[in-house]
Amino acid sequence: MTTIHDVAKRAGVAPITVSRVINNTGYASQETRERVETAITELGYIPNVLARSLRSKRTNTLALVMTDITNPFFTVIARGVEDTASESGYTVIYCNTDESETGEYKYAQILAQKQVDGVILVPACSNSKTVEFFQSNNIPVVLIDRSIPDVETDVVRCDSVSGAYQLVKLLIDLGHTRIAVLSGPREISTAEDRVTGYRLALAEAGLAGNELVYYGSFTQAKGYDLAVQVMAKTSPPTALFCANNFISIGALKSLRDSGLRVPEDVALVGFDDLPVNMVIDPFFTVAAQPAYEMGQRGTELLIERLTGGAPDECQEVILPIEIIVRKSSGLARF
Amino acid sequence: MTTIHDVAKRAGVAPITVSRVINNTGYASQETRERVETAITELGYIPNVLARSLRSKRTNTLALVMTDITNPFFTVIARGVEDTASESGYTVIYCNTDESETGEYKYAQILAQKQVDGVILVPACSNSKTVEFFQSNNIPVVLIDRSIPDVETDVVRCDSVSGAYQLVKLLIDLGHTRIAVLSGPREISTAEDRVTGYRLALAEAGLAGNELVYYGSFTQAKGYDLAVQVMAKTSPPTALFCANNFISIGALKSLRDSGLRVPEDVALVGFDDLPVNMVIDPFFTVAAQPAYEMGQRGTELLIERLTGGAPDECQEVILPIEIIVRKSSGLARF
DNA sequence: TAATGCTATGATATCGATACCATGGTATCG
DNA sequence: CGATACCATGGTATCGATATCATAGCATTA
Repeated sequence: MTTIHDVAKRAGVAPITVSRVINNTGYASQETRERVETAITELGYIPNVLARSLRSKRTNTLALVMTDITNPFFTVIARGVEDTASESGYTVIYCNTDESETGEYKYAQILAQKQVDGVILVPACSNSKTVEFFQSNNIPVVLIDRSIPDVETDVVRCDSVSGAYQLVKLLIDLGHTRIAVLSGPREISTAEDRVTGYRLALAEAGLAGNELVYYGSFTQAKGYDLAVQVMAKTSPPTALFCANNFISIGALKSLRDSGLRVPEDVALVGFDDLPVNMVIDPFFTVAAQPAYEMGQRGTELLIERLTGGAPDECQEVILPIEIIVRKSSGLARF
Repeated sequence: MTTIHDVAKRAGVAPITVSRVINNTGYASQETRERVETAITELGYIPNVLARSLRSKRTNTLALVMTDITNPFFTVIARGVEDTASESGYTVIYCNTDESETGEYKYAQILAQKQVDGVILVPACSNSKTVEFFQSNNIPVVLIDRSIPDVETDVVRCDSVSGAYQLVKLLIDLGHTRIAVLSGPREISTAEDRVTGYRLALAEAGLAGNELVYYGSFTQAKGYDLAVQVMAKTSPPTALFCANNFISIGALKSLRDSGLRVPEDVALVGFDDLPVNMVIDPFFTVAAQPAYEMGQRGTELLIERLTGGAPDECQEVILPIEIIVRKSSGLARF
């Protein structure tokens, strides 16, 4: 492998001068600059960023720790992160925790070892252990999508309470009075916030007595299960509110498998839209979160903090949710 | 930051001994081992893998260079790569080229600088520049999904010719005689192979004179365009074969927008299935490639090569394609 | 004209770990 | 009992770059 010394020798200068030319730091005459540059191309020299980072204490690497990149919501977030990071010269390491707390902590160790400059985290639990670990190792963290109680970090998320409220209000306005919510794990902020929004809407309509709250996980299988459970009740709901895209799909499949039509027999609304280029004819009435923008803003915030451009106190960015009404919510009853 | 020296001092041993304990190399008495380990936990010591890699010349990092992780086909490949890599202690850097040759080459530079141990590459073009760059820097490359002519590397892919042949034969058996193929960029192996398979099937059925071949790109927008073009012909085809999932979706939308029903008016088959948990009711008749397994096998091959377990000559792994018949191909005509 | 500042370059130490070589003790064996 | 092998540990050099400090020439300025 050719090193900075080889280049220096060939150009007849000291290694540090080559370093100056490469990084455009300090002074270098036009003539040396050219000599160094031709030496670099002649030798096909490629700087070793390990060595550089070891000395400079910066790796120009960020990590995105999320639950599962296979979920299109996170895939799109990942592109937002990647594009923004790459623009500023950072590369990104992706980690899938699969909603596992221990998996998350394991990755935290690896990322600290790799000396990543900062982390964008979709927490797998409400536990602050991972965040505290990063912070105790001086690695800035930006939370994205979900928040954690009692922790000082920047956060980029949507207003799940309001999104849920709007979706459920829409169902109520259509005449539904028995509405169930199929949510994610109890300790995840978004799962709880969406239930809170649901409760708000019911309470406002004087339907607080009709609450049907189911917690589970953000998977298709669980959505299927929960839908089976709730529809087995003696007086089943006429509408379901699903807390994410996978739950929606699972619930829909379950309803269809039971011979129920959506929206004629049961109306359905949910969180998270599917990307346009992946769906033939959009069917779900959803609260769509701006996933790409979430990744983008989160990364911007993180980079600002790394480059000292951020204010001391932590910021919480709340991006707007768009309610998109489609077929699955159906028409007014009565 | 605490270093191996701090640990050594606290444990009353030399740094190298700490290194031995951490890496489980060489000898260390039970007693020192314990002293070192308590020192490590007491200090919260985390090894700096930059320094380690600088010395040991191994980063335990792989790169997956693909076109766009937003395409579920690649998302799933990415999970296959990630899971397999992570099992063997490797982490993965993902890069999106967006089918751009220069983007690909730019990433190659960065990855070489980062001293990745190996690269899994979905080439953006038929040009071998990127592969040769990696090889000249002693970075092993495994091609995945697509191959490149005149290059010596391991390859993991599916038999696109056969998959395409089977799909088109299926259409012919249903009675179609005017079938168009909407493919990707001319220089991409999979785009060409799928056209080849299409031609084979037509020729076999004595329909060689009816060829309708369209090259474009693997995007929904292009699929839409090409479908518009081909259906505008004076005697338009009665069936379309789309060379990937996005083209299929674009074509379907275009047909619907023109008031054509699928499969009643036009039958449709395509490459690449969409993940089950993302689709409400699967509609497309497809040639499904085992994306997860492709990522997995590619990564295994690469790791074998890195650890010296691979034979000298390059391997080409061809995984089976599954033809899944659904509604979009319709019933027999006549 | 001496002081000051800027340009251009280099020497040396260092980042945090491991490779390599060396040392000494103890157990084993012919 | 001496040779050999293995166990346990340490010293030093080194990976490839940059931080820091130093040096020297020349132009500018009071």
